[in-house]
Amino acid sequence: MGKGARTRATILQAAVETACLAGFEGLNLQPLADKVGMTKSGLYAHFGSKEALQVATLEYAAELFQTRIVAPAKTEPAGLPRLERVFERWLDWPQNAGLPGNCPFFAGVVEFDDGQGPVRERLVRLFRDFRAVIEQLVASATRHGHLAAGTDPAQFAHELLALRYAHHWAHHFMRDPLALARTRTAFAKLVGATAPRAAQRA
Amino acid sequence: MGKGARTRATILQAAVETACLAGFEGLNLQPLADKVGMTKSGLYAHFGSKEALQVATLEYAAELFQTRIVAPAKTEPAGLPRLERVFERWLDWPQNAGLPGNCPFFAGVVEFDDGQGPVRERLVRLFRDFRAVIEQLVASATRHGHLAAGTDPAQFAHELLALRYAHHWAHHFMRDPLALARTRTAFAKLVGATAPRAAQRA
DNA sequence: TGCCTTTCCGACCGGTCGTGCTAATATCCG
DNA sequence: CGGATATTAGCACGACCGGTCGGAAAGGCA
Repeated sequence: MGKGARTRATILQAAVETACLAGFEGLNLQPLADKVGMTKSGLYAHFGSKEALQVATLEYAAELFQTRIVAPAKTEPAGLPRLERVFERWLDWPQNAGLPGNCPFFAGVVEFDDGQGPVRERLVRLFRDFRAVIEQLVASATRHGHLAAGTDPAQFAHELLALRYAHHWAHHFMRDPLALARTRTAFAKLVGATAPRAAQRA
Repeated sequence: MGKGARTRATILQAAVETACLAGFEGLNLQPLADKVGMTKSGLYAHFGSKEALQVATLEYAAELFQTRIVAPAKTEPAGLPRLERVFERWLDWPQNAGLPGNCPFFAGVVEFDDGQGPVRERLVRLFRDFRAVIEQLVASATRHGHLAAGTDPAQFAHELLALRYAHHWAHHFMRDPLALARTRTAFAKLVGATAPRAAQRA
């Protein structure tokens, strides 16, 4: 790995930490350069525009999410256990990936819900991919008989994301100590409501 | 109403529209002054600080939400119908209040989830008050026999907010045409899961 | 070693930010 | 009408923003 790639990695690590704390609009060049011990222009040369820096940071955050949150769940048995593991790690994923602050993707949703541009498009695609992962896990859990046959993976994913959002609101914003308990209760309800008859009797 | 109060109202109307489009950090003085046909300093004199402007805008948005979203539901019969009406109007409330863009409170959640300050505190209190309204509606619906006895209002409110959040994500950010249908399906599931036995058999 | 390329710094640009003043103007009351 | 007061304009400040440029320094390869 050449020198350029090494400092670029250093920058992106600092950038994703900043994004967790201040969002993608908060990825200002000067403070970021100070954080990695560089000049603003030196940092800028690696990306060419702030937008490119945002996209690169987004990409790097997605890699972190994949390797630190989704991939580790593959040690769990296929089906519902794997889905549960992903959800649990997802709830406080920045922390599980060694990052400070909150989920940068949620910040991006608010920052880029209007208008358009490459950052928004990339973020939409990331969410789409992740939703597809969830839907596959749901379909797998259904095939394993952990969820009722006929469960709609898309609907399930929609409601799962709802729970993750509400958790962010209750835990990080409202700072409600009961947030985690409420979220887990809701998750159990969601799974239980779509559980097959046999599992409900158990 | 004196001249001052009149222009102040004009400013706040423009401010809440801006907040729907750009959040509370996006409440910049110069563009806002241009929008109402004033000078930046002339506008500034009404509030004394940007933070005070943000708080005032928040307060005004809360009034709008109360009068345009919550209050109209009181024409519905008490209990579940009233709750359903609030939820429906809540889903696209800026539009129902004649505002452009998206829910400014959700933008505020992301902008003020870290740190502290008067704006954040005010927003937390607004959410707490609204959650209390939801809980009262749930309790009322339970008393009317529309929801199962023993329904936890706090848990119900948590899950209802989850649905509202997911709707924002799917509808405004992902721009998924199926968003509204998924949200309504989830709402029906939420109500149905806590419906009393008699209603379930019907 | 010598040389070319990558990498980085430092100074600087035009703009915009929030925030203070002063001065002029409009409004309201007696 | 006149004078006190509330309101707004004009102007400037320091700080920060993203972005540009030339040249110095270091890396990498022959």
